[in-house]
Amino acid sequence: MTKPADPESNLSTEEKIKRAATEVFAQKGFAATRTRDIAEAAGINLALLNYYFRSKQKLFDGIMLEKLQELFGRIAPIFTDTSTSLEKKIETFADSYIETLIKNPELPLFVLSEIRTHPESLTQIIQIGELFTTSSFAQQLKARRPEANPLHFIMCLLGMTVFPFIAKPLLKSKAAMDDASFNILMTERKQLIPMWMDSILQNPVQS
Amino acid sequence: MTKPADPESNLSTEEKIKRAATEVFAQKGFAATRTRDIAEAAGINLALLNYYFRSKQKLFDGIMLEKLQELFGRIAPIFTDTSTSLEKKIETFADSYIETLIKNPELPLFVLSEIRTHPESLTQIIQIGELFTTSSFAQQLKARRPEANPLHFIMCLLGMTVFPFIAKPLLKSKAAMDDASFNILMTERKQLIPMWMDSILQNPVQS
DNA sequence: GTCTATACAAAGATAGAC
DNA sequence: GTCTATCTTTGTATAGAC
Repeated sequence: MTKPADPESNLSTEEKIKRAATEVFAQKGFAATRTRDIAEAAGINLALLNYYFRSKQKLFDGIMLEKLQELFGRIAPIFTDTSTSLEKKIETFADSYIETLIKNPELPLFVLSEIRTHPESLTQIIQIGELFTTSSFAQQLKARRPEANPLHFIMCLLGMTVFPFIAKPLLKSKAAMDDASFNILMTERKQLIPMWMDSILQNPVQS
Repeated sequence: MTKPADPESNLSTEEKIKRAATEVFAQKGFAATRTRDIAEAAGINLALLNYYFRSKQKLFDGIMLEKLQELFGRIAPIFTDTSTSLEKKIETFADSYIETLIKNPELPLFVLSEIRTHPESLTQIIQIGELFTTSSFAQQLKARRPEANPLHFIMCLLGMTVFPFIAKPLLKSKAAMDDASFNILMTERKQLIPMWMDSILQNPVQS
């Protein structure tokens, strides 16, 4: 009685706005979303949105920060862990990251799109650069294949893992792919990508 | 005298508007660009923009179609060519596509971003689905590795090739990467990607 | 074809009552 | 805290002179 069943109604107004905004922003991008739409989706008045968050920009910034953390927060601990092998890192990454992306398939394209048009969104966020250049993962790659820039292999791993999710709108509309079969394919990749990375990282036969 | 040296001044007004629009749209996306900005960038009056193109939307549609053709028109002939081997296709693709992307690095993220928020942009364009499922390339992949969905390998190839360009804003801002060294890396990948794809496509040792 | 001036609509933000 | 009503700005599009 005091706690109604409807989970939405329990949320604070601030939280309701934030959730509605997250959804609308993800769907239309920052520029195309109207604060009025957010207010409507949240079931509240437009004025209230400006009461809680000072402006559309401030509301967006908060959400963007959360998304960035969802997207990169998961990579960092895996890549910097000095106690795991190269192979183990790749395996853990593929498994856990694909799992995350299946649950949030629109995340990468949303974040990258907004970074493109507002590079300052990145100012907030952490040391991503380190992951690419000085992390334990980068060092192990350099040790394994000293002749090549470790970035090459990182781009392979990320590309093979993330790209399908970025291209998903294309697949859905042009290859008649539905969510279920897409997810099956992605799940298969949890095993496939580590195998493929192994092949790639194999030192070529001495010639 | 009759042909001034400045290449810009030679262009028709229509063409000047189109070029300016291409640039501004690519930078800010459809929703965030103002027709006034385009007019200013083109060095003409706002009214003139509406004289040549009936609306912002129509102007955008024309540009988007061009971009889609730039992006996919190059893949189609390579993937559908029945006279070339699997290896040759991969080699040709990597070489020619990376070349294109170095000249238009913002192309993939721009197109994919706009597709995300306006899936109807794709309605115009050709049979991309075929490339993924029934093209000569897909058939050759299926013949080589019958146990796996050919899409897996296509996603690998596209991911390894295109993803770095999509992630470029990130690399520039977070890995302190400038255009010159980025392009060097990409050029290296023209040779590396075919090698890697060969490794991936190698049938695993019988176990 | 090109301009100036302006109409018209939409969107972000605020004032003030309750 | 929440609403209604309104201000201000910005953006698309058009009218009409040259």
